[in-house]
Amino acid sequence: MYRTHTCGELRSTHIQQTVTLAGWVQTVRKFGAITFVDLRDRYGITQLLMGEELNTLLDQNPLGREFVIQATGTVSERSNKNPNMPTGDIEIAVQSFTILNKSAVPPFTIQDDTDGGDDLRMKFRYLDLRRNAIKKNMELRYAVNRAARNYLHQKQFIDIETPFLIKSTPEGARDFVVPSRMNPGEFYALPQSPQTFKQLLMVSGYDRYYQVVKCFRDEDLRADRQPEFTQIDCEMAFVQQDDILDMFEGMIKSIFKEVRNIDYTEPVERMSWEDAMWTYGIDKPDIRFGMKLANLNFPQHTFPAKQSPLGGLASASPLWGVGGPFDQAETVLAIAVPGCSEYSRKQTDELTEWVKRPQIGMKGMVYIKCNADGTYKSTVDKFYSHEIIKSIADAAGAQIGDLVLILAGAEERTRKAISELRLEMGKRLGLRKENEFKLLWVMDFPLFEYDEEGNRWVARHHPFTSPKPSDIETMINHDPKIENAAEYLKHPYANIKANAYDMVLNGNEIGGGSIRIFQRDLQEKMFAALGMSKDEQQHKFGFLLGAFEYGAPPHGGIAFGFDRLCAILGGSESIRDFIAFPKNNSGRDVMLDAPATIDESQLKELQIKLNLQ
RNA sequence: GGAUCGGUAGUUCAGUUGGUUAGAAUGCCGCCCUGUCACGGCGGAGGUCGCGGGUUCGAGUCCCGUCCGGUCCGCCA
Repeated sequence: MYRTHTCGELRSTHIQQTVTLAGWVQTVRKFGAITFVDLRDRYGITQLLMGEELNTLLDQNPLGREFVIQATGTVSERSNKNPNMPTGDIEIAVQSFTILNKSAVPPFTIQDDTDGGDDLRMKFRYLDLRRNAIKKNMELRYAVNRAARNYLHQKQFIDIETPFLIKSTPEGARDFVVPSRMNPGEFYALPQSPQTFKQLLMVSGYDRYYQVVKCFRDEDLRADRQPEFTQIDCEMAFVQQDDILDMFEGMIKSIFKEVRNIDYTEPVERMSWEDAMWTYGIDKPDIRFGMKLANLNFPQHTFPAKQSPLGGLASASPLWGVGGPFDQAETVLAIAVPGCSEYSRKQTDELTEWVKRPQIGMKGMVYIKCNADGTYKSTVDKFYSHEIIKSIADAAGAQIGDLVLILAGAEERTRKAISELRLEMGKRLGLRKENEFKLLWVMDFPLFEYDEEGNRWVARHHPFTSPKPSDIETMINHDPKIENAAEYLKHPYANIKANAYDMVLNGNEIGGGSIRIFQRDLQEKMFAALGMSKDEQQHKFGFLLGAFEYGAPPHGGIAFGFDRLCAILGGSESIRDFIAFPKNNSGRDVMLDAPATIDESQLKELQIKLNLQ
């Protein structure tokens, strides 16, 4: 036996016991004739006291950082206690120690505040994982996993594994492909999600399924996007949308409780996609703070009824025709930033530069200061009367002391920009509190999106999502063909809403799902709307269409982005520190140096010839 | 596919208008120190300034290319 206790458990109640500890040398502090060694393992740090009698042994076996040692001694009360560490009341008066393994000097310090940069930490990830900060993330990840499983198990869900080697269906994200040696010239694809399998399981009668499962998408990475990532994938039969929303806000609340001890008792707000777009300019709003958008395309103050929030505004605005920055602007949007009317010229200039960055891409920014004396000071004073300036401020809901920020330009870009600006101002004003968690369901997404390149409809969620019952008629009765690409919004399909829902946490999409199509004829209609011929449908999804003929129950489900959920609960922007061995920005594992070339013999076996450009 | 920021000691970074021998902190090595816990003190070693080319009397610094890394746009049903 290498150890009797861990480095995190000994307290003053253990004093006088003889113990053996094993772990890594965190630091060595030589102090004259005595030497202090901090010994670390997964559970904590315990101080070892090496007295004078061990000096010969120490001279013969000098200790360095990250050496693995075993030490036996007596638990003793410290003369100088350290209240900053859990084991700070005691130390081990060492009688003997053994070096189990030496260590090279690590390239960065194994501390909470490491001196190592990201690149180096990834290359030596096995050392990085020793750090408390990363270890805590791994533990949090396991806690989230456990909480989800406990909840789902309690609700009669069963975990069924689905295959990783499946068939490529180039709809949506790019597939990772795997060559088949036994079937030369043929390839498996790795699943982007177990979508069709879980639907087949519903057909098979496993009416509550879940899986904490790896998914693979061959697309470019981001701080919160990895090519392989984990989902909590769930599906239920005999349910309607409300059943699913109730079930899974229950799950998230249960995770909050287990992982962060948060009692999230209030019901989760449910907002239509249109409302989200109108009010916040984005389909995943952070509702921890207000600062709602005002549309300044007079005289409506809002978009015309029935028009899609992304559709722009056709009619001319009274803000036009004065030579000002709003002339010919498709959209003019404003937010009222509370309490910022005293911003200096330097501060407003800095904000203007902020929106002009290429990532935001605006040409400029207009502001109105709502001064304490009731007057207004704006960048467009020379273009508009006091009354118009006031009505703009009023439309934005500005109070005295607020700063109204206005962006104008093309519909989609402006909307995205003001939404980013809103988040930025919320962040600067401390309104996005780290320890506040606010959930939101966004529902009633459009079923279709228009793909300009292909001049066709694509499924916004995925092709198995059912339309709202009231829209099924529209879908069946209209030809999906788009005659005039510029006016695709006028096509009836543009208004068809889906039985789909996203769960949003503090401005992050953490989960999304839908009620699925479960009748063969509607599924065929859907495939046809996406431009798939009968043959293609049969070739790609014949198995699913076939299954729908044998008693498919109504069903629906949801999938949560597990890595992202962990990152948010851990208070981090990046998911990489919540994945033990993540890929870098270019999809590389810098520790393994993967991907890599393979041997000529392997290629030959697969009958694959490279044709590198 | 595109934009942008970065690459200087083991590590994290500084390096002025292009000008003598490229610095700091930390880590590492040696010596001293019996209560440290970010120990302290003294001393020392450590650099192809990512790589290639160009401009110049002279390049860490300017220009071009390239590689690597970060962030973002496109993309991510």
